[in-house]
Amino acid sequence: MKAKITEHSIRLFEQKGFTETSIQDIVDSIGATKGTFYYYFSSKEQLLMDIHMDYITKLLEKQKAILSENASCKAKLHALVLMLLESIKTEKAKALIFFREIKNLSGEKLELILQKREAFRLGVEKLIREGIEIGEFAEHLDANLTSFAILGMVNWSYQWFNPEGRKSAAEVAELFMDIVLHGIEKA
Amino acid sequence: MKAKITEHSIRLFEQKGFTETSIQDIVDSIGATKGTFYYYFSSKEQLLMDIHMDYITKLLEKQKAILSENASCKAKLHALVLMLLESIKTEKAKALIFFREIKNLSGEKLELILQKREAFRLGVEKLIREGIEIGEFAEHLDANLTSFAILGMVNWSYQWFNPEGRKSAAEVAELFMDIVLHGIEKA
Amino acid sequence: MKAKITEHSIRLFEQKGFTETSIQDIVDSIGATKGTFYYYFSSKEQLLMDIHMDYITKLLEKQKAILSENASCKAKLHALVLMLLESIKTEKAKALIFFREIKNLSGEKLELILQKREAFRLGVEKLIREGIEIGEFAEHLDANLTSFAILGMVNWSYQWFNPEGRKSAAEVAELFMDIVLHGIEKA
Amino acid sequence: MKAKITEHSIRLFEQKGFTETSIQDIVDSIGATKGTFYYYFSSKEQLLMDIHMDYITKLLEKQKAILSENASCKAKLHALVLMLLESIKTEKAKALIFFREIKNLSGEKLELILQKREAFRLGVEKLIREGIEIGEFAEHLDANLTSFAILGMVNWSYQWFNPEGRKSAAEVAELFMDIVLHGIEKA
DNA sequence: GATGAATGAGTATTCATTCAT
DNA sequence: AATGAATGAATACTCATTCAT
Repeated sequence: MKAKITEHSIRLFEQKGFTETSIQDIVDSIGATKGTFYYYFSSKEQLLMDIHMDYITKLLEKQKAILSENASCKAKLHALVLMLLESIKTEKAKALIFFREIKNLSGEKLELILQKREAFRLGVEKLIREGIEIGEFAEHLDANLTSFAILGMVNWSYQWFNPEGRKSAAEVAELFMDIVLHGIEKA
Repeated sequence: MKAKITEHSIRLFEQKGFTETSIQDIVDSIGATKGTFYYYFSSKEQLLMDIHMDYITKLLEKQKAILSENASCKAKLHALVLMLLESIKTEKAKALIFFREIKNLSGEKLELILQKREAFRLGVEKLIREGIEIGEFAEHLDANLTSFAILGMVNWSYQWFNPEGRKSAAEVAELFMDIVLHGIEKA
Repeated sequence: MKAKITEHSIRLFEQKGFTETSIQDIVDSIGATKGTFYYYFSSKEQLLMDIHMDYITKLLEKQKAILSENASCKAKLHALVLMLLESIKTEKAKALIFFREIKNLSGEKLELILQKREAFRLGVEKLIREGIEIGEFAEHLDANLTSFAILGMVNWSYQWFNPEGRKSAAEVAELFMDIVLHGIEKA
Repeated sequence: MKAKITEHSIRLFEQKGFTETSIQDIVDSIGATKGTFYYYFSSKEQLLMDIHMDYITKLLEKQKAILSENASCKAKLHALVLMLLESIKTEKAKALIFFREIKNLSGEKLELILQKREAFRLGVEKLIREGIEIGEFAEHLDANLTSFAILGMVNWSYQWFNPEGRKSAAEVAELFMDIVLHGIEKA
């Protein structure tokens, strides 16, 4: 039941937005009552928190797996970008909620999610720093800023990337990595 | 008075979010009454629309000026990136509202803003296409996707870029352009 | 200008109802401003009062003229019924407002209109009483109740009578008078 | 609780009118809160609809019972008139709301009530037509118009009929039927 | 585990009216 | 004679949350 509520919430939040979706909407969509909702969740914000937590936790796990592989920094970065685009593809609704509805978290909950988000970014930053140190990436780069640049490029795609469209996630990742690695200027 | 309402609204929307800011909050902040608000704006959404319209219109004007300059595509792209970062710097609140609160527009209003957003992106795409044609940018590039990549990188910065921080807008633009033009891979 | 406001108000009150029509609606319809309205009318209720007053005053004048004719009671009653139906025909909007929007008057204004309405009814009652006395109408009739019966029959027609429809005002008056004078039972 | 809200609403609508009665007035009168109101009714209009529906449904049932009696058309017509006057007597407030506040219904709701009202009138029209066919009523009558005449006479009485007054419902019915059947002209 | 009734604080919006100019 | 800015009180309606059963 808890899982059912979560699933339906995600769909509704994606379509109408968090604030615009009432608890009544949620329970109506699964034929339950509000009482039931509050049996499983202490508040509406808690439900949103759960969704965020679930998403970022999985992302961090996948990141950890990728970073601990025995591969070049370049290859790891490519894997990360692809993983993020795949996430947007397979969990479009969750990704959208993760980026769009974070402002509806507050206090400790918000703090916790922001920490995990930052941890993810630091993972990228660390990868870039390593790449610079071992001579894979250019030495003049600002690792911090570069992580923001790459994550911006990738994260923004939740706004326009259509998994059913002209390009697959793998193709977009390929093209993004080409730009990130070699730039757009004619050699 | 209309300008005063708009200014205060922007500050409040930035801090608390559009939905979370009530008309009462707005008029309280300037010592007016709700009646006064509705004398100047037909609805809360109309106020948000005005803010969006103002922001995107100015952006389009600046883009137009840049694109009609007599300069290389590279220089124009740099100018565009810098202009966007400057916008985020000088009009941080408006930029944030522009990216974060668009979902609170609906119907024709939304349509109109989306059109203008797309027009801006098409300006970037066209510039890249031109650069490819005249041999400034690599010929294998997908102009469409590249425009999304660059705009993602830049737009995302409203989420983290702090104009009072370690790096100025010009410096960030410089670093972004370095990545965009040459990539991060060690030559 | 005063007449113009009144005319347009009548049309709007007829279509949307008194409460549902705002002063803004009224002044918009003639391209004036609210200030102008209050230059000519002390309140919205006063405007409604004027409309009522105008309507009932004309009705009373016409009634007076009919009652002072040199004719049989039967003929006078017929003339009265016809006059009322003609009023509904030529001044449909005013008639409708007169019957439907009276509840929006209050205090002295209401009192005054109710007095005039009652004066009109008493005119009918008096006519019936005379008719009974001089032997034109059945002696067992209750003049008071009969006046209510006849006025009900006629006044109610503002709810269904369509001057452009199958029957003209004169024809309806004819048929009503037939029922009123002879009843519907087969002789 | 739903019944309680309905009862109190009827009393308030009767006294102050539908538009002039706020939800706050209603819930204050029974010591409940607005939330409670909206737990039972989806809107203020829905409450009005319920009241209308209840009234007209009962009227139609009673009409059906009367029309299916084994009696003369004359007797049935008398029974109908009496029934309506009794309704106005015992459910004065509902009757008043039914006639006065119908304009506050709109869309499908209005349509439905108007249909039922028309069904009631058609019942009367049919009765008159039958009476004409079997020779109880004068053959030259227009059944349609006659139904409007009789219903006007009776319905209008909600405006003046006082059940505690000089005449009882039965007496008024008697006098109305005398006029309707035999007319007022001296034989 | 689940329900249904109740709450109360909050929200956008409307509008008749006033008044200085 | 007319305007336009401002008001403030009122209104229908929403919704997350509580709690006894």
